[in-house]
Amino acid sequence: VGGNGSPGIGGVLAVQNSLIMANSATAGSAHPNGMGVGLGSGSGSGLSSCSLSSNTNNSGRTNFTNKQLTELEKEFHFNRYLTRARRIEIANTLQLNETQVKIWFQNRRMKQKKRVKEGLIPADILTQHS
Amino acid sequence: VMILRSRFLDARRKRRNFSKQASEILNEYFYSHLSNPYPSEEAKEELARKCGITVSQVSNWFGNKRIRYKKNIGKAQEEANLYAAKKAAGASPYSMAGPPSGTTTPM
DNA sequence: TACCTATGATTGATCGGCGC
DNA sequence: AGCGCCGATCAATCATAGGT
Repeated sequence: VGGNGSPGIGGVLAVQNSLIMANSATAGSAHPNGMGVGLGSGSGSGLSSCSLSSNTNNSGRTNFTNKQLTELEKEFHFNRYLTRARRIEIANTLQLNETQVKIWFQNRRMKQKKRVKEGLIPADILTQHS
Repeated sequence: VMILRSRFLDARRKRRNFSKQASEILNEYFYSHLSNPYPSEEAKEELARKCGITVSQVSNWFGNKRIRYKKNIGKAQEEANLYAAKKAAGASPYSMAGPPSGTTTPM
């Protein structure tokens, strides 16, 4: 994009990505509790777990698996905010970085807010009080 | 690809193109603010009213427009630029939230 | 009818700002 | 003095509408 050529947009619109992901894996610990995650969708259906670690796209965008999304969604309904401990636990369980889990929750909260604003709201989501 | 793309056949994306007039209004705003195509929340609300769509849809439209415009530049986009010249020059029924930079559009 | 393009929507991730 | 959150945006992709 041309260097200055596109004054307008170009200026502000240039973000580029840099991979920073990270490493916080820390894992380790075993976490008692098995949260487990029972997950209902069990159907595991095909996908299953890829043995590989993060399946990031060519552009750095991660493609979450159904299982990961289902778990995150379930956790979200339980609590819209995560504690550090819970975040670590989930990250390990789902094989995601803490940052990815954190970001997912942020995006999820924004998504819910948008829906509420638009008027379509399932109307419940416990722990939600005016 | 084999990988899931099943975002559940959600009822998502059952889109319908915006009316010709709505597109006209959005494009007018976009091209007449090319130097800073980022409408404020208030501007989005007004555009939404005039177009008969939601604020989110206005945001989606601008998001898509900016990216797609950028991906072209040098294409028929210049032609569309005629939008700004034409409308801006003549009466400007849809100008709002006056941007600081009024004159001169670089480019 | 099939193929292709235009376009609205979704979403993981980034950026700037704010509060603690 | 670094962290998480919010709000807006980006960038890629999905899925459909519209045109040939």
